[in-house]
Amino acid sequence: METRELRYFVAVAEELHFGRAAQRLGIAQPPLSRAIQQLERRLGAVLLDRTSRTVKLTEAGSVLWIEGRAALEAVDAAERRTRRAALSVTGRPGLALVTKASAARELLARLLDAYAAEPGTVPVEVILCGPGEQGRLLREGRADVALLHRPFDSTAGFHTEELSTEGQVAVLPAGHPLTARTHVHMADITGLPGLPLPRWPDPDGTYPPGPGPQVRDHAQLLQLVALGRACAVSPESCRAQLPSDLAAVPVLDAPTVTTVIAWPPHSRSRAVADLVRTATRLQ
Amino acid sequence: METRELRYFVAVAEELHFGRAAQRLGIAQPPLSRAIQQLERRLGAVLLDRTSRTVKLTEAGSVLWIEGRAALEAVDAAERRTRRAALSVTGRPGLALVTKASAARELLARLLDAYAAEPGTVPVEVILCGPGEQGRLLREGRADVALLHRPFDSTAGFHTEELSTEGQVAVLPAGHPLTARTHVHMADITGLPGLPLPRWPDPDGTYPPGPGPQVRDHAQLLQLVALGRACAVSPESCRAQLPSDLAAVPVLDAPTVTTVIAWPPHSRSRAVADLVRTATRLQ
DNA sequence: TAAAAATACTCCATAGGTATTTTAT
DNA sequence: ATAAAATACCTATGGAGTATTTTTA
Repeated sequence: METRELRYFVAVAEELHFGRAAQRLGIAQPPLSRAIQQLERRLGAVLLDRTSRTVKLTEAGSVLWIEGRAALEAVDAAERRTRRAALSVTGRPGLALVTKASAARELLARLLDAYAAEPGTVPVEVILCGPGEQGRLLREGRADVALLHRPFDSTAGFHTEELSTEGQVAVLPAGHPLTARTHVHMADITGLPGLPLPRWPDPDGTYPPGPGPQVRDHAQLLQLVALGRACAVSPESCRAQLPSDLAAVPVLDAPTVTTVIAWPPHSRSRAVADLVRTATRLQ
Repeated sequence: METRELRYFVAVAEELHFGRAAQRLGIAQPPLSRAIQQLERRLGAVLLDRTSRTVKLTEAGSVLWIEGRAALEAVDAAERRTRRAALSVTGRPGLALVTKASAARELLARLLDAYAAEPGTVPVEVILCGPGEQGRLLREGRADVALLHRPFDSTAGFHTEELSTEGQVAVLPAGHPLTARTHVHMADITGLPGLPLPRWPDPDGTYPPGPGPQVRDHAQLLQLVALGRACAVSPESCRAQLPSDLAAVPVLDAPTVTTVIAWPPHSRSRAVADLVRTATRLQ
């Protein structure tokens, strides 16, 4: 199976329309029809049930859609990582680490210092992304290692090592009655009048229904809390970055957050191995 | 990047010789040289340092070798799973489960029964393999789920759920003095005169150096123990399958063995999800 | 000087385009 | 009646072969 055939099939599987898929691929419809027919012949499998009016996936087609997308991702990742590796010869970054923009700041600083102090290290490029995007960037080959936060981020098909665990705190506007408490429970903050918990996007980018405001990142979240429109539950390490108009109170029964370092399981890179070893020895 | 180009490059990366690689690929040497040149041009990266006498991988080339192999594996897996799915329409097995031939026998039986009793299930094909091969078969798309045993098997880039944990027992010839004991420690059985622990192959198929006999599977292992040539440490569930000329004694300080069910992280199959749910609810 | 990669050239398989037909709603 | 996939036919890119040259240990 050629990459081109897979790309063609995935386009049709997603559009369920040969004309639109062809347009998206930048080719004419007839060659696309022929390519799919040929793919079906070579696989010995009907992938699409089509009439002149409708196109839908067969069981086998669904399998090839899911599996093919993953395979194409792997091919693209290989290409990207190779391109990046080629730059490193000329002195450019040798390792890309991706992490959520507003998390693990102190841990990351210590990690980078400790790694740089090791012998035989390469420059580390730090990529900051929005919440929940680390896995995608790692899968796409845009990064070589990631810092993830369980249970928020999925550790999907990666190798991981635990780095630290921490409790969570409620983030509230300074002066809110609850800030006088030494600690609270989840029940104290769910359903506070006028201070709903915000909604984070699902992996597909849509928001679950509910009363809270929609947020995309930590800055938005803090902004909303400062404006008195929401309260939040965040890992306690965020306290170091809290502006003076916000206050934090430990939430005793909130799930603990574990920071893990993750990398693709087939990685054989010396640099990744060194960085992971340094990370696990930090504490 | 096309699959064909990747296969060509991987062949050269492994042979480090254009002529032999071309032979292995079933093409002539000149088109292979040209294909690699074109790949390098398109990637903007030198992949191989070559003189007329030697070929060796550059940094970028090593990256593309590792990543490209993984990508090709994903493409082949997609093809295999699609082919298998196509058969299922005509009533053939809908789900392939792979497990070590001589492990988790009782657990597997209960799992298959429980799953078959669920509504809306598909036939399950059970594939039995040698120790340590489950991961490869799962990655290659020859199976959809696997039973693995930590810490022996790597859970490499899979999603997993723990199913059970058990201690280990020393397997000895019946009548051996130690079989009179109610329990032993590792120190009691390492270095028994004439009864060394056998050596298992590494993932690459080679054996580590050492005094014990080489074994490839559980049957060989039991045979050697029965012959008085080795002793073994195995998960205690193996007791149910012990012939009468062998005896087992719990080893208190041997690492516990965890049986996990594993599946590819991108799997969206209803059947896999059902089977995993059934498995986690077994106990 | 000899083994091995690169180049020169030729050929043809096939990807892709345009025009048209078939089909199911 | 019409939207949409399939077919017919044509073109040309580029992948693969053979013969030869270049290179360096």
